[in-house]
Amino acid sequence: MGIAERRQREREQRAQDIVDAAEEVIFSKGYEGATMDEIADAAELSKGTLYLYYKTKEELYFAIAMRGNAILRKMALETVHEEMNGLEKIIGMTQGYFRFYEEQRPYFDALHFMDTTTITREEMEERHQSFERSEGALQLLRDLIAQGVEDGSIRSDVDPVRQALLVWGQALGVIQILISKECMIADVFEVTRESLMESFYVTLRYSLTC
Amino acid sequence: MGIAERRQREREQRAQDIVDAAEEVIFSKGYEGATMDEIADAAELSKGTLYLYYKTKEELYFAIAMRGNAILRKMALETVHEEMNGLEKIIGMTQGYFRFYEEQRPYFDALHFMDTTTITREEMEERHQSFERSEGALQLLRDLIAQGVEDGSIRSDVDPVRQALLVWGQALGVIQILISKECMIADVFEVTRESLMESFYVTLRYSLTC
DNA sequence: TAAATAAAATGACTCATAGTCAGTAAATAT
DNA sequence: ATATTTACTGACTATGAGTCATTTTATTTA
Repeated sequence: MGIAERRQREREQRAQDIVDAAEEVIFSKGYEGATMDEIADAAELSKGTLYLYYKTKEELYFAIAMRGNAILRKMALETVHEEMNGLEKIIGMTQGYFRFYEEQRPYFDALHFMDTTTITREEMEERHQSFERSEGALQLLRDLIAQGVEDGSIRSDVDPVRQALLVWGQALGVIQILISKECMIADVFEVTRESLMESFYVTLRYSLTC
Repeated sequence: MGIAERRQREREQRAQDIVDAAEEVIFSKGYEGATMDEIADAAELSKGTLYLYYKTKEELYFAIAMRGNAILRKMALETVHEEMNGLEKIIGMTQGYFRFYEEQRPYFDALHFMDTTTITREEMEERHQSFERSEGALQLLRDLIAQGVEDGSIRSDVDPVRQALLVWGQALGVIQILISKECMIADVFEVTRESLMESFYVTLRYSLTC
């Protein structure tokens, strides 16, 4: 019968509604600043109900991060076109990553929060999702690097797996520098965000060719 | 008279004793897991006294991070020798950074925590210290890059300031990948930490020469 | 040396908030 | 119509950061 299925759909819908409410509150007050009571209010549900759908506040934030991951994936991909060679595609992907950071900052923060805290208590089930997460991007990057090696746009002595980890890490690190040195980038260093990113692409080119 | 000075010394000593106790507790239970009551116990002081020396728990953790910064500075420098050319010195510095991560993980975490949270409420005074912080490393890196450009070990079209930001960020990002993908690095990707770092140095070389 | 003053330390308290659970309401099955 | 299962509720508990009136200790003054 269809009742069980409708129930299941409703349950999933409710779970999404809760995430909507959580975004509303967390994106305006920050993760620490937001309280579960406020989120419950925004969702027009009681706090207890929230906990029927998400075990902890962090797990709810994790659900937000998953949405961010989908967006990141999309943005990283839409900068990549079929006619490009491997090297250009890789640079395109990092550009997509930067755009994601600039245009979807709250989602970027959510993803980044997971990267820096999920470490301790990943209960295998979470690890599973976490696997899907940036894993997808890494797999793709690895394939693009392999493609680049084949089409000759990338030097042949790189190992696609290791290099994918490096490229992804490097891009992430540069964004983090942008964040943590935000106040000084312009004034103290007299560097613009754009010029720094531009230099990153140049650096990336050099490191993959020759 | 010397009483005021002795008092000052004692005050500073006590402040250090509190940091010692905080390290003891936080390094074993983590920042979130450690409570101010436990730290007070470890310091053989009342909780109230802790707050006479540090305004918040976070500020106390910041004091730990400052110790970490001093250690990082030392380690990044002791891998650098006078007879090296600019490029070699830069690679040496990043090696020192990695060693710091591997051998002083609790301090690395403290520094990293500051980088990812100090953003919001830096009250100019903190910003001052924060300035000294990794600033020192960046200044040094910039000078080494400039030196490398002069001695010909680094390609001449790099801008030392921007490149210093990039190198530092890239190294940080790679470490973060090591952390967040820790569980998969070995099993899934079949890559060792050492081989990844080795690839990083190679990549760094390529990106700075040619 | 004793009283007066100042500095340092205390710990019981407040307050905020994540998470729980016994009870209630709504939907479905008998 | 009644029983049963499922969904929801919100008052309650537990925990831990940060406070402050009070006490203890050190120093100055008479």
